[in-house]
Amino acid sequence: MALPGTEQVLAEGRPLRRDAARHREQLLDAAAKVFATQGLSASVEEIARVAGVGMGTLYRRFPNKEALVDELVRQQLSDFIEAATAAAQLPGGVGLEVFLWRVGELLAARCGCFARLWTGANTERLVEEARLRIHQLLADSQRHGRIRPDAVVSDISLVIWSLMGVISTAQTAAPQAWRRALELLLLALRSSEVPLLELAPTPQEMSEIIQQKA
Amino acid sequence: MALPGTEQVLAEGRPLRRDAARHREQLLDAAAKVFATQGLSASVEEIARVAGVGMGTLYRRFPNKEALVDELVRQQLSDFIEAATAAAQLPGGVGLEVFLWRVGELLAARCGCFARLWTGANTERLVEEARLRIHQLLADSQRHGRIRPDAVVSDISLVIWSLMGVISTAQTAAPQAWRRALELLLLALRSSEVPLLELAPTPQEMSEIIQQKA
DNA sequence: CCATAAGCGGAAACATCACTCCGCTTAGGC
DNA sequence: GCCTAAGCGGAGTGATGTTTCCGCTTATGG
Repeated sequence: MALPGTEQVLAEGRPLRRDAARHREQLLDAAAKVFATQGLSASVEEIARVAGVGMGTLYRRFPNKEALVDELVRQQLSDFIEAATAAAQLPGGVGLEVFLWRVGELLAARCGCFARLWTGANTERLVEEARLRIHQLLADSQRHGRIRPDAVVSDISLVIWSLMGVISTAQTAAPQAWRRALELLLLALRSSEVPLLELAPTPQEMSEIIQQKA
Repeated sequence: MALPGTEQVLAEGRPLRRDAARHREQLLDAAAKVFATQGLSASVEEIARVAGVGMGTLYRRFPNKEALVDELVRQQLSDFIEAATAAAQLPGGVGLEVFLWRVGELLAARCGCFARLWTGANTERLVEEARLRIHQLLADSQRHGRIRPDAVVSDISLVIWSLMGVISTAQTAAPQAWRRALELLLLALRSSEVPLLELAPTPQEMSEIIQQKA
């Protein structure tokens, strides 16, 4: 018999028992909710309680708290990529703008894991793919003259980080605030009469941001 | 004789002994540095170590960890007010813009306490005064035609929250990133050709944000 | 100088979590 | 239906961090 505890990933091999799979989803949902309201320092006991399962169940599905957070982060990054893919289908170069509005909604809906969004484990591939998709969206929108030609991919990161700042401060009391902030930021990204003087983060800096661990 | 422990605030009555006052400053400096690098969850022991004092000293000067954070928050809010006051002297309606550049620098220099900036204890007066000063700066800049007439005070809050988001994500790897973000945001606040459609946070929402406790 | 209250350090007490362990329960193949 | 591996709950354990306590030290007014 294999050592207990080594087979708990559902990735390789046999599927989870039906109830176990359901509990896994309940735990992820509960974690998203609890982290969103109490921050990442919320206790795992609270998460298990909200999910309606015991601690043993939580730790059978996820090796530790960090892995639970990482999974939420991967979900959110996947959502971003999906949104970017859908937006890329739109004509007229509006894809980037539509994408950013969707990103705002996704961030607002799952605002618990901001601190780990760029630095979770095993997210390098996802972040890289997101970057690539954003690059394409940006190029398309610039080709159509909707976004200023001197905007670069890391400017879009700045927009997303800005939204994170607004959402993490204001979300509970002013859930619409990020929309106004995004409207302002898009206005700036469109108007190309005034040249930008400050330097955007370089690719080197961006990769350092992604690699930095908590 | 008074109960021990009731007199430790320096507010009412006798001044602190010279060495005690110095230790208090050392503790605040150490706390700012440690929180900036390790976040608010850094241990009190680490702060005492960096300050070069024992735990007893820390707890004689501050009733608990939270009070230490609150004092740092009050310092930063005071810095904002001071910056606003200085900027208000400038001619030509440039005060608001100068103020925001200064706010960026202040935020970047003391980036440890963002989570508590608006919600620390006993900060209501300071936040209210800051709001008032910003209101005056905004009105002045609008009178001179430098800022779009439909901008409101809570838009400036949005700018500050956005900077906080950029700084807390990128500060270590890309310490200049917030400048580019501010440049974009100011661009949007200046260009008044396109009207803003989304609603800025209302005064009610703003006061809820300030009142929400961790 | 001396007296003394204020201040100090750091060990111990206490609280909070993350994580483990184990006896009991149950889904699901036969 | 029955068997059994997979799953479950939740008390227990250890690590980490905050706060208190107390015997020793020192600034400072007279």
